[in-house]
Amino acid sequence: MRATIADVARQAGVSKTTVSRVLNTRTEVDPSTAARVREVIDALAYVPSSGAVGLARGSSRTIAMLTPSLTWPWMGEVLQGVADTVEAAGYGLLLFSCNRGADSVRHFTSQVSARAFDGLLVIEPENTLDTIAEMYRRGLPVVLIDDRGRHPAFPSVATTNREGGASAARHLLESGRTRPLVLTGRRDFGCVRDRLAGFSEILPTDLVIDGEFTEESGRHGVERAFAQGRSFDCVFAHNDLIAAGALRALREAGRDVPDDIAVVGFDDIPIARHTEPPLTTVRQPMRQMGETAARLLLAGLGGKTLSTEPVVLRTELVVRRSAPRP
Amino acid sequence: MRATIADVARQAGVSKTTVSRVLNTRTEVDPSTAARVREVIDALAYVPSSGAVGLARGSSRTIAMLTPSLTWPWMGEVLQGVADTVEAAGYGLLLFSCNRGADSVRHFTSQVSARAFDGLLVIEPENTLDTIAEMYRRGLPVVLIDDRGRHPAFPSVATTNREGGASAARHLLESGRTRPLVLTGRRDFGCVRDRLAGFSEILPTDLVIDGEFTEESGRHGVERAFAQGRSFDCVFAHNDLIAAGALRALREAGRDVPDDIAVVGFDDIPIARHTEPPLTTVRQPMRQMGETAARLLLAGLGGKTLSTEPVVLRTELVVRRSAPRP
DNA sequence: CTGAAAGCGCTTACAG
DNA sequence: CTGAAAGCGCTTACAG
Repeated sequence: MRATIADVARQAGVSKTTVSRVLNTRTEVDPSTAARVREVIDALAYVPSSGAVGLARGSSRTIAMLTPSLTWPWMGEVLQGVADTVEAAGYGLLLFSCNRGADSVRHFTSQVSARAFDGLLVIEPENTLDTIAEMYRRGLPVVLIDDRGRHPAFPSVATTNREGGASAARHLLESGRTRPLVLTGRRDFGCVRDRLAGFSEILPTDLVIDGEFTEESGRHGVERAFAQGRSFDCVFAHNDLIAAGALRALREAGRDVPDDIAVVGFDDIPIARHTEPPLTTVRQPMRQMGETAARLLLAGLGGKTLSTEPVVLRTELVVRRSAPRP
Repeated sequence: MRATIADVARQAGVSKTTVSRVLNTRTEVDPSTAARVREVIDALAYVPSSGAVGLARGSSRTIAMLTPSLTWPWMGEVLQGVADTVEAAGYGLLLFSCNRGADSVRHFTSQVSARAFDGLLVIEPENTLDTIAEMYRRGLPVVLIDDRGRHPAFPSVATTNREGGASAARHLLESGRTRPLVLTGRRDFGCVRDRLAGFSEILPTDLVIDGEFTEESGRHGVERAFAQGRSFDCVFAHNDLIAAGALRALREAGRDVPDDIAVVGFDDIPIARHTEPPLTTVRQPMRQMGETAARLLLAGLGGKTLSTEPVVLRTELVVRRSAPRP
C-alpha cells in the first residue's frame, strides 16, 4: 500500500499539519522536528498525491496545450519548447489535439469545466478563437502561440511576419532578382497578408498566386504561372512546403535553381535542408515561441498580469543554395 | 462561482448521492428524478471536478506518454495516434519529454509516485528500461512503443524490422542489384540487428558500415566506402536520415540515383518524399503504433490482462524514384 | 428508489 | 512551534 500523509505523521509522531508544513517548506517548524519528518518521508518514499493536493489547493499544477494537429512539420519544435519549460517549472503538461473535430472540441471544453488544468497554451484549431476568448474571459489564463496576425484580446506570441517577408525580398533584390513570383498561403490568415505586405514593400509585384500551405499548391502555382506565360526570376513561397512544391515544378519544367530562378521559403522546417537544392528560407523560431508562451503563462499563474500586446519574436533569414548570397 | 454537486443537489431537491448516481448513469434512479437532476445540471452547466472525482475513485482517467524527444521526425505521427485514441476514450494525455536529462527523469518519477496518471505509454528514453520495468512491477500499467528489438518484460508494440529489411533486399534484387552497401544505425539497437539480418538473408554482403541514425552518418558512410575503393550498386540505409545523407554524398560524387546506385531507406518520414530523387523506403506505421499501444493500455486499464508478447505491426515498402520498380 | 455519513489525501485558518 | 478540525468536491457502502 502506498504511504499517505497520515502514515508519515504517525511514524514521525507529529500531526498531518506538521508534515504538510515541512512538505511545503514553511518556516514555522522546529528544525529537529522537520529533520525527523523528512527522514520518515525518505524512508517511506512518500510523495503527496497530486490529486489530493490539487483538490485541497484548488489548482492542479497542470497546464494544457491545445493544437489542431500534432503532425505539422514545426509542431515538434513548439511542443519541445513548451514541454521543457513547463516541466522545469514542476508543472504537468496535458495535451489536446483537435484532430477529431467537433468531438475533440467537446472533450476539451468539458476538461476546461472540470478544472483539469490551471492554464492553457493554444495553437488555434480552425474557428475556435471565439470559444477560447470566452474561456479567457471567464478566468482561464490563456496564451496563444502564433496569432496568425489576428491580435486577439488575450496574451499571445507571434513572429515578425512582415519583416520576414521584407528580409526575403531584400535578399532576392541584393542577388539581382527583380521579377518575383509570390506563392501565398490562405489569404484569410493574417500572417499571409503580413508576409506579402513586407515583401511587396521592397519588391513590388503583380505576380501573386494564392493557394494553400501545401506542396501541391506550390507545384500548381508554378505550373499556372508558366501556363499563363508569365516570366519570373525568383519565387517567394509563404512556407517551405509550398517552396518544396515549387522546386519540384521548376525542375520538371527544366529550370535551374538558383541559376534561372531563385527560391525562398518560410518557416525552416526539417524538410528545408533536404530539398534539392537545400532551401533558403525565413526561419521562425518555433521552439523559442513555445518556450516564451509557456514562460508567459507560468508567470501569469504566478500572479503576474499579462499584457494582451503580442510578444513578437524575430524571424531570421537562413541562406542555403536555392537562393545563395550574391 | 463554479457549480458543485452540492449546488445541483440543492436546486434539484435531492441528495448528492442521487446526483452522483445520475452522473454515473446507474440504473437505480427514478426516471422523473433523473430528468429533473439533468435539467439542473444543464442549467448550471455543471461538470464534475476531475480532481475530486479522481480522488474519490482513486484513478485520474489520465494516461501519461513518456518520450526522449518530441522533435524526432516520426514522433508527431505516433503522438497523433496516441492522442486521438486516448481522447476518444475520454481520457486525458499527460506528456513527458525527457529532453532535460536526469532532471526530467526525476520529475517524471515523482509524478508516477504522485499517482498523477493511471497508465503509461513509453518510447524509451536512453537507459530507462530498468526504471520503467520497475514501475511496471510495482503495478503501473505500461505499454512500450517500439521495443527496439529488446522484448521487455511488459506489453509492447513493435514492427516487422526483420521482414522490413528483407523486403528492401528483395526489391533491390528484383531490380537487378547485387552489390549492396548497408549503412546501419547503432548496433546496440535490436532493430538494427533485425533489419540487417532480414536484409542479409536475401542479399548477403560484407560491405556494412556502422553509424548513427543521422544524415551526417549517411554522408560519411558513402564517403568512406568510396575512400576504401569499394564498389556497390545500391544502398540500404537503416533510416531515412541516413538515406538522405547518402543521396547527398552520391550526388557530390557524381553518381546518378538510381541509374548508377539505387537507395532504399527505412521509416518513411515526411522528408522521404522531398529528397531528390524521392526516397524508396520501408514504411513503419507510426500512427498505427501509437493507436495500437493506446488501445492496449486502455484495455489494460479496463481490467483486461495484457500479454507481454509484443504486438507486431507490418512494415510496408514504399517505392519512389530512388529505387524504382524493375 | 433514495439519503446520511464516511472516506479519498491533502491544506489551511484558528487556537493554543 | 504545533495540532484538532473543517473543508476541497466527489463516490460508495450501508441502511432504509
